[in-house]
Amino acid sequence: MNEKRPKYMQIIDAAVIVIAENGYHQAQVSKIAKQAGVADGTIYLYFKSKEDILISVFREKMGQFIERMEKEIQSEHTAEKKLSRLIKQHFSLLSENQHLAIVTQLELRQSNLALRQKINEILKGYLFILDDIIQAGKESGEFKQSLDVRLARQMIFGTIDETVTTWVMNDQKYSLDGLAEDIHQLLIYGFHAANNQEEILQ
Amino acid sequence: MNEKRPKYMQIIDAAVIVIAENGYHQAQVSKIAKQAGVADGTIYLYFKSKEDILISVFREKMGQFIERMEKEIQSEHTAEKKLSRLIKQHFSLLSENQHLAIVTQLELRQSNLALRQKINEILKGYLFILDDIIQAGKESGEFKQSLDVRLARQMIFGTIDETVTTWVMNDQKYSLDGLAEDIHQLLIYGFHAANNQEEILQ
Amino acid sequence: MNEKRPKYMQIIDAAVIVIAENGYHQAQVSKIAKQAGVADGTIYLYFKSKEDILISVFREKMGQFIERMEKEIQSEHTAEKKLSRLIKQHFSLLSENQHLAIVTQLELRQSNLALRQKINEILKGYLFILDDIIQAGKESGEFKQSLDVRLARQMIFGTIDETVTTWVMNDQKYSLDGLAEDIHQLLIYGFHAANNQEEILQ
Amino acid sequence: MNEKRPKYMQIIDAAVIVIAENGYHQAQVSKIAKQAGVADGTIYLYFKSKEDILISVFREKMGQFIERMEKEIQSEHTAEKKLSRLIKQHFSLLSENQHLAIVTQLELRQSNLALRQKINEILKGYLFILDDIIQAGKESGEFKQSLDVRLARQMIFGTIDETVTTWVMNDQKYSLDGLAEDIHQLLIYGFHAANNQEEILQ
DNA sequence: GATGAATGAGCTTTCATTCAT
DNA sequence: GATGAATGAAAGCTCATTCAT
Repeated sequence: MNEKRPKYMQIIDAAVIVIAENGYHQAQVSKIAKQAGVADGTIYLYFKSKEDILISVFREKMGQFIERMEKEIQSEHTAEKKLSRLIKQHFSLLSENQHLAIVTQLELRQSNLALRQKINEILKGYLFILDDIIQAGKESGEFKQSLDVRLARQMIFGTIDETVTTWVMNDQKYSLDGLAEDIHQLLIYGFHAANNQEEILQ
Repeated sequence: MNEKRPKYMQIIDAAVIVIAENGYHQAQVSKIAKQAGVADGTIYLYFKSKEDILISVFREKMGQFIERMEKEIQSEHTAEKKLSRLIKQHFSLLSENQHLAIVTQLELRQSNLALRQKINEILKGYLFILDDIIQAGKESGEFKQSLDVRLARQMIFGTIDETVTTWVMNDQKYSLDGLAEDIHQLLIYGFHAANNQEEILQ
Repeated sequence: MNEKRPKYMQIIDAAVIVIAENGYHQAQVSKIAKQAGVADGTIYLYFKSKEDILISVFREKMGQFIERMEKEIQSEHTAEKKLSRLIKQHFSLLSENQHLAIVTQLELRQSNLALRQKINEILKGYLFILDDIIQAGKESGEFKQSLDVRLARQMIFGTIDETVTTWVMNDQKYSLDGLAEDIHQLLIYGFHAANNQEEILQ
Repeated sequence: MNEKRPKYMQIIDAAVIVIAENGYHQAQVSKIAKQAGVADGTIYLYFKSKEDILISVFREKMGQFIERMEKEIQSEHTAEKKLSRLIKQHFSLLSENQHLAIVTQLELRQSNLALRQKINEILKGYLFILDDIIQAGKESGEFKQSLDVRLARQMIFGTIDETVTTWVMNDQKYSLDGLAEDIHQLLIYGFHAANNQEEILQ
């Protein structure tokens, strides 16, 4: 797709830059076209509508994101290490691409509910990875049996997302990567089967 | 303010209803005026601009929210119990006011960056409460000394926020209150000084 | 309506002028607004859409047209004289208002089918007058009993319309009024009961 | 032209179908190209512009129309019978080709003034036939000397055209052919020299 | 203080036409 | 001759804000 339809990715990448630099509501189609080096009308040979561009941005980037994430995680064999790797990878990928971080954490959230729901649909691919890790941890005995997968997933995703958003809103002025291990530790404690003496005490 | 300028709160409350029922982008000033039972122009006797209405909505509602939260928490005397109370209270207040939940979790997030930053400013009042609890927990020895206050706060807030947003996006169809204790447990494990044998092992 | 909502008729009249002078497809809303001396947005306080302006132009003008036509016709007491008066009046009203003639004969016919059908709906008011005259003529014995009302109506309207359109397309450079009596004569022959000897001969 | 340049007629016929089925304003060049089974660009090897296609549609079809009409009429030897034959033929040709009827009666009239004037130019070929019949009728003594050729032609054409348009707008749901003789009768009365006693009486 | 009619800037999308292959 | 990807100009409508009454 990248090779055969160079303009498609060209427009996607232009959209990321334009949205990051101008903000969601100032990202006119004509600006994206100019940034991509094509005519306004050319956009509509590759995308049905402006909304389609925005969804495609998220789909393509999140697709790559998830793909790389899955590859990284495979190399680890415990749930704990998988989770550690995932957090590091998440922070690292967004640290590398500042524009994308701004777009996903701040700008695309300004979209209307319909678009947000489509984005959420795509996000599910990421949440499934989290669910798989948690589930695997429970099955291997690493995580306690009483762990609620949905709550654990919300805690992990909520914490990561809040951390990245805070970092972006602070103009990315500190290192995100440095936080990964601490966050991992904080998250993991509550999951451990090793805490079962406390579980019993409750 | 409430007594002397009844229309002020009338407009604020109208804004919450209109935004919740129509969505952020369909919440025109004229709709808010109609819902409030005043003329369009009257809005501008009480608010500088539409943005001012929205910030005021958040400020007023979050003000009440924080006030009630602080009162609730005072009655508890350990950090852990304070946190437990806070989560329950957070869930309970939003469960009681479905319109407000929609507005704060979904609609106001569609606003532009400038407004979002002002909202974040107001949110800090809430985050300070969290910081105080965490800090108190560390000082009392309940929480481990190595606990990073900022990370802990992001974990708490991120988890709560993600949980509420998921609940709202699922049309509030399950009980939020029922989740409070489990979330509290998951969060608190990582904070405990009792886990220090693991802390040492790292 | 004219007194109470001066801007409504102001915009209608502006639309007639702009369409006549620029053509249907060059009659942008902004041009109509400028001609009417109001802001673009003001148009939308009085009309739902551009199409609504165009239909309203036709409705208002045709309304006046029909009203005056009915008044004129009442003063005559035979079907033949009513028809004569109607043709003269039709030509006279369009001769007096050259812009309106261009708009109704040429420009509004360029509209899409949906609009054309709404225009036809309004036109029915005029066609009913024709039907009434023809019917009255049959009942009074002036016109032959075998006269098909629909065909007679189509002949009258078709002839008048074709005549006016030809006149407008020739830049209104000859007198339309002068043709009325001849056309009336041509039309009326076929209707006469007096021709019944021929009717029998067929 | 038909033999040597098969694509020319292919495109003309495609245009008739596309316009009839989609309407004038939805008949994009790309749709016509697709229907004709050629590339968009190919259109421009045979036609200067979109307007040129539309004029050519009218010219080709009206050319055939006039040709067949002239042949039909030659076989009759009185003006009255020629006219009768012409009306029947007119109705019959359009009844046979429903697409063409829609295109000529409704869709092409939505074109701009410039195109309409070119169409009128072509139409003159048809109007000349009418003029010839009327003139011949006057010379043979069938029609009265006082008959105004232009008025008579407008009456004939206006009546036929209005009748066909009404029929098309009613979805061609009744037989057009059945109306021919009645219309002919209505038209012809006014032309007759036989009515001259009435002419004198006026 | 209250009203609400009037303002006018701003943007997505379509489609006839071109031209390199 | 044939293709079809690329071009880019052009316009209806909304809505926050004002201000005369």
